[in-house]
Amino acid sequence: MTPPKLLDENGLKEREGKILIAAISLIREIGLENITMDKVVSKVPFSKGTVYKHYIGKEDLLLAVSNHAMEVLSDLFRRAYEFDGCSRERMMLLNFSYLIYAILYPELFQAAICSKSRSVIGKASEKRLNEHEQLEAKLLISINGIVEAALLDNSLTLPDHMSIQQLCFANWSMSYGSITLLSSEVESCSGRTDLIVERELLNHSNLLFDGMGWKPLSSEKKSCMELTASLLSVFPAELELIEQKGRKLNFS
Amino acid sequence: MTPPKLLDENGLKEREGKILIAAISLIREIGLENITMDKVVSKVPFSKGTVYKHYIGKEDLLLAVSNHAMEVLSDLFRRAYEFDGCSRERMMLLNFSYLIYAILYPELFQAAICSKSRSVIGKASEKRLNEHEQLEAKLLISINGIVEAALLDNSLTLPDHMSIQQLCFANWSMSYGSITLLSSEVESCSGRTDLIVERELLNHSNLLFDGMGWKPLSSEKKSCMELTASLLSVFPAELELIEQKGRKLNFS
DNA sequence: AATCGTCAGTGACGTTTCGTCACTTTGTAA
DNA sequence: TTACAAAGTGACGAAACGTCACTGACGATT
Repeated sequence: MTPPKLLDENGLKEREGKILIAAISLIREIGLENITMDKVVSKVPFSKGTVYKHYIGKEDLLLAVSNHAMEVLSDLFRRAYEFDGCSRERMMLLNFSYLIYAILYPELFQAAICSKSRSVIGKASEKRLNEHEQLEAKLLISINGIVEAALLDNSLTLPDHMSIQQLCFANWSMSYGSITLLSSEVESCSGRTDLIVERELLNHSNLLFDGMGWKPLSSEKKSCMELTASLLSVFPAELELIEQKGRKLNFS
Repeated sequence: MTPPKLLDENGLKEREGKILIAAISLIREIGLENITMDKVVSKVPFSKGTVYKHYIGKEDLLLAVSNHAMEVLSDLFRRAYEFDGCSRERMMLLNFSYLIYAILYPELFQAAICSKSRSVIGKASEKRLNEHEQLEAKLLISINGIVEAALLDNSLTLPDHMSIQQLCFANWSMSYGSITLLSSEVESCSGRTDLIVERELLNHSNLLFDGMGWKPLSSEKKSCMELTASLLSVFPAELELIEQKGRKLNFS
């Protein structure tokens, strides 16, 4: 009574990945708003039924893209975390790695944003949702690590009635807000032309860090040149790619 | 050669409003993710063709909902702006009015969030997009007003290399990030159970204001009780409604 | 080697939603 | 009363979704 196993785990994973990659490049080509399952299916050497074996629907696939985005991001975060510098500088670097990701992979960033909505979360598979939670935790590891280091060397003291988690979240939501609002502005042609996302992210980070009393305070040290240098040392390839896109980070 | 005018401007506006209201209550009933134009049409005493006369598509209607949301919000902002207190307190109040709106009108808040995506912006009508820009400006009036008052009475000095607009935006994006991330968490059951949106919004605001050097610094003055009081005085009806929803603002 | 059973893969099909347009109704002017 | 233009209607075709009855490939059994 041995059930014949015709499918190996690896092959399945690989195919799932292929579909994912196809979906991502399709988003890049025609935009997230124009994605349909039929188009994804026709981009891939499998049939509709097979695609639906892996992803229970359009939203499930979208969440998978978002999860992939978080994997990419968590790698950037890790590299910021591992940077050899003072803790405040490392956190700044981490925030900028978030920006780098948003600029370099707009299709992933967009998918990640959209995936936060009920319309997607509500229709995704359990499996995908679990993955999502795991990845969220993975992202927090780097952020947490930097804050803990800061507490250890006394460059930072926990503000009254705030936990480490709350502090991490403050930083996260600040970055999220700045980058999300400004990256959507970049595309549209609103009146806010004089807000440059990298400059504002720098400002907001500094304001927040100063508010936390995270030393060295920005009054004690100009961090702009330093940031440029550390970015170059940790993300040389990424900055190169950004320049190839005709974009240059510019804090003036 | 006088073209017979059968439709008066007012009647049109009124009908457009009726469709909008129907759409909003439909979102509240069945959720944004389940909205279809057919359902909206059947909720309304007009035909499909007529609905499409007013809104060129689903996304256009959604942006209209978002615009309506901004009108509601701008009224709350105005009331915070008009509060008789110190500037920092007023800005805090404004941030909390944003939260009140998110809690009280989740369907509007959700629509507003979704409307930021390309999928919606890209398919909306020119008219609606213009409206949107106008309303954005209207929101900024209150924020700007508070900051300018703070600069005038010297409770705030512009940080190096930051304009009024940048300062306003810092506050806006911080609030946006905190509320958006946490309100989406409220629905889902992620691990972050010990983040309470009102408490974090208070924390983040205080950190940011302190970072700006906006007096009185939170070290000089505990603002929690005061905030409760001013909220009650400016938004009594809204707080009442929130309690009726079984929710109570709680900063501990 | 022949037969059987199981399961992955397929794509045609029924369903839902969208947005349009040919036609009807309504109201004003001649 | 007639003529005519604007406003309103809803049936319809297109597009997208997701399913399911079928196919065929492969291992097990005889």
